[in-house]
Amino acid sequence: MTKTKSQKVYDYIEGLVISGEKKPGERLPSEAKLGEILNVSRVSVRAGIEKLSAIGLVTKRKGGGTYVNQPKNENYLSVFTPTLLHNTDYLELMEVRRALDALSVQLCAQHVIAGEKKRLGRIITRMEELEEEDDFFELDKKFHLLVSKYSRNRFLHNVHIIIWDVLQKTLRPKYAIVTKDSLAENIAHHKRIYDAIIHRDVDLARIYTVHHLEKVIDNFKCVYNEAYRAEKDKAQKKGT
Amino acid sequence: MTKTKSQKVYDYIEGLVISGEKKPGERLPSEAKLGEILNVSRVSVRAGIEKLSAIGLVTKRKGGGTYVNQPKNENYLSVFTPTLLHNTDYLELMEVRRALDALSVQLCAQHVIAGEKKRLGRIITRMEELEEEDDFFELDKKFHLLVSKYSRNRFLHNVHIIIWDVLQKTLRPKYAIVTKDSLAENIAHHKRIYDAIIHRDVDLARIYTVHHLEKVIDNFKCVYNEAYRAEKDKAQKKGT
DNA sequence: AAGGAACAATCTATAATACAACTTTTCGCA
DNA sequence: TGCGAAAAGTTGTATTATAGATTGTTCCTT
Repeated sequence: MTKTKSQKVYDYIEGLVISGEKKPGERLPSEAKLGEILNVSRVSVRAGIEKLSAIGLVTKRKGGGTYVNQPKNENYLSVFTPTLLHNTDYLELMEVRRALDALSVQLCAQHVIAGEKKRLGRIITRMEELEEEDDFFELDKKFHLLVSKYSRNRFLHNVHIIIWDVLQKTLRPKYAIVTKDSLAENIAHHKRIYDAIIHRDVDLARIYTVHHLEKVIDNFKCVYNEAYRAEKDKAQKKGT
Repeated sequence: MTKTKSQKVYDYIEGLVISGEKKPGERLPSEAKLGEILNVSRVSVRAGIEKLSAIGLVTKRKGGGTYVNQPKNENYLSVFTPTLLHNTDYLELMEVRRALDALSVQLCAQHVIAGEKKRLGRIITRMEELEEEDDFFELDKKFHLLVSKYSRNRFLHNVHIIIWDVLQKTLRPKYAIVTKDSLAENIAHHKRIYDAIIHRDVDLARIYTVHHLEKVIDNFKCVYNEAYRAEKDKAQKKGT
């Protein structure tokens, strides 16, 4: 038997959710009943449910039952522990970002409505009136996540949330250094991306975004050149 | 007591890893010993470890013990799959795929080496000699995941793994219907993408890939047109 | 002495049972 | 009808037992 019984339980419940048979907020059968259904002991049922609970698909209430979770990002972002983020390569991440931001800004420019334009505008204003170390990272993050949200593509937005979460936990300490000399230029980039979105100029928005990210990547390469090479060599050697 | 015993176990082990007391690759104390240390039963120990295993911090080996995982992306990114399952629309997913496959095929064409070309070639051959329902989905998946792997961008590859996991779990049953009439064309697409990769023609590989995915999307829209519209309307209304 | 095969110890996987703690439902009483 | 207490249902934990897998050791063969 290649599949453990707890995995059988895991797959079964996951299947219930995927198929829509059990929707967010609904209660699952009790552990005893699941055991009968799948012909396994309660121990195995609990093991499977424990996993699903760990990744945030279900919530257990002592004495109350087990419920399918609402699909909220907070539910699963919590599983990120700092220890798990060592191995992420910044340049690989940014390469993916370049592709995905290009897409999201296009979709955003197509679908954005008046209220959303305003909200983006407020962020740009705050960027331009930035005081001292007024947490440019937060504004940067907020701007790009809003753009991806306004793309109306939920999957795209979720991936962006993951990316920024990883960025926040890996890059944050170094962020000030990376953006130090190019902050003004960086803000100007956001400004013209914003303008292109406002005017629904899809192509221009994409071009400016790709250019923006390439500048950020270049800048990072300059600052972290030696450190990066050393890291990359090590990873390369390890991978073979 | 607000904290369950299994949570106590969870926190204890997480603490061991974060503090560096237990490093990646090392074995944890056995379940029985952990029970003694924390003064809880083995059931509670197992529940806690089960969770840690679900989020990819540790790996259990039956008969062998429990080990701290290497901190790799693929270990924890899979956590997102269930959540992405919830509110993911096929067309949204494919929109993202179009962007990411374009990137991965470019990188693949740049970096691919002889042995990898061969492996891709074997898949193409199997596609062309396809017998009956010889699981085209598996070949399709394998081809694209290899391309993303050969892109040498681990993060990109990980996101692709998630995407295909979601596709497998949501689209698989309908896959035969979607590809029925266009199977030959679909295979031809893969063939010419493969040829472009072989000749390291980065631009052509990208163009063919984007074209391929747009065809797939179009085809899906035709087949599932009515069903899709209904779903979309419902989601729209729900979202407001 | 080196290599390998059998054996013992260790450990996780699963099961069955029991009880505690908590929640939800039901039902009787005012 | 409304309220509260009992009852039923459900998860959390503990105990005990067995099966199955891995690891480590011993001892035999060459």
